[in-house]
Amino acid sequence: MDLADKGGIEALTMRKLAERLGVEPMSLYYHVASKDELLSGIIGLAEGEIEIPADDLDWKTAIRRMAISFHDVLKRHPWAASLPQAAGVSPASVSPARLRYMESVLGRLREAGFSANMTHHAYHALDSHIVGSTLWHAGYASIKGFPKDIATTFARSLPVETYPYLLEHIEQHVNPALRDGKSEFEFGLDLILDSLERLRTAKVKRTRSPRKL
Amino acid sequence: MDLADKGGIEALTMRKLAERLGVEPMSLYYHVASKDELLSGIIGLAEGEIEIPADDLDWKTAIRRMAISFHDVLKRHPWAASLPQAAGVSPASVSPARLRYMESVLGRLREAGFSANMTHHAYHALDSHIVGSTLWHAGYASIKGFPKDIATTFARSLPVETYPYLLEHIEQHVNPALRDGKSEFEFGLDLILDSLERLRTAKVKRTRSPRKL
DNA sequence: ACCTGAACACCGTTCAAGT
DNA sequence: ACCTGAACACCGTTCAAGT
Repeated sequence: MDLADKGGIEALTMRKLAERLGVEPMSLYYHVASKDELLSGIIGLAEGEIEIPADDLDWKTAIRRMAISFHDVLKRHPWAASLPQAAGVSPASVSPARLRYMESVLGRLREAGFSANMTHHAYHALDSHIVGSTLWHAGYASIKGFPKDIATTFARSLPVETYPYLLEHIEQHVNPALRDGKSEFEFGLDLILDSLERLRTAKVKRTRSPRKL
Repeated sequence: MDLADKGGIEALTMRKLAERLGVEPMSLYYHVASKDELLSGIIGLAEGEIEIPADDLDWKTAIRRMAISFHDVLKRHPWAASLPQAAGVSPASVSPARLRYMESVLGRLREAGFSANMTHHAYHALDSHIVGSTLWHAGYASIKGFPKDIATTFARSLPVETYPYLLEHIEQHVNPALRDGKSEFEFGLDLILDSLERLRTAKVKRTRSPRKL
């Protein structure tokens, strides 16, 4: 079921899926209520691939690993990043795998000493970064042809006087030697995690020695 | 042209658009090469609403405002956040308004003293946050019925022992009194901006007095 | 329990032809 | 210059009917 769309891209249609299964399109409706339900199903399968690390890691390492694993999953299955928005989103269609992931991230934050409020916001910041990064990555990767050639051609069409910084930015994409080792995803992730760590230590200090400062 | 889909949701179809314009569907192809081109067009219109602040603001305030304005635009026109992934993305279809926005953000960062490499990563971190947050927001807002009721019902269906932190998280959504004033979007944005500011001042200090430390 | 034929109400797009 | 009729190759989905 899942294999069907991994090969192809988002040309996953009820009729083609049925054909692949050697069956008539309407037969699928015996097993599944609607296409949305089917999509929720395969998204759940993908989310099952997210790695939840062992308990002995500190909060930052653990969350960093989960975020990277989630991002990797979404890179492997780009449709899983864009579909949730298109498909009918309802709480009931959220996969157990996703719930498990959420619970784990939230738990790490809470147990590291973050307040419920901070944890709430931290979770959403991480989630937005993962989804946003993946969508950008998927869009960039989906450009047909050789992206570098296209980017270069595009850059040449821009007036240098009006877009000097944008041209520099495109150059960074075309020539990876101009960037350091960290990926765009990990860089942004660390910006978020570092801010969280600062907020945490500031709070822990206050709590530990309330009179000393 | 734009008004057509603002009212309705993503039921924007060539045939319905034609009907609204009192014309036959095929007539549209005289004015536009494909549906993708039309979609790129209306996305550009939305992006034109992004506010670019005056030059006299410091980099952090300026970027913060642009990010919030961009996010507001995407909240007003949710389709503009999800479409770019679905529609055929090609450099040529990026609107002048978007280029102007990019140039402005990149310029603020560079002129604030960030290296080309740092600016590159900072831009993508901000962009991912804006897109990711908006998609989450749109998905959450699109849930039919009263989201709070649905969330509460959903929460009750979860076993408390296995998902204690997730339940707490849902509670935070249902009861806004449990959160502080800042929106999820602004909180995450400030995590990123604060990290950037730290990296910047660390570098400026190093540059200003290389021997003193 | 599992599948199908026939049908409905949609899509985007092409192309030769009309005014 | 601008619009249209007719047609093509698709969609998701329902429902009564078959084995």
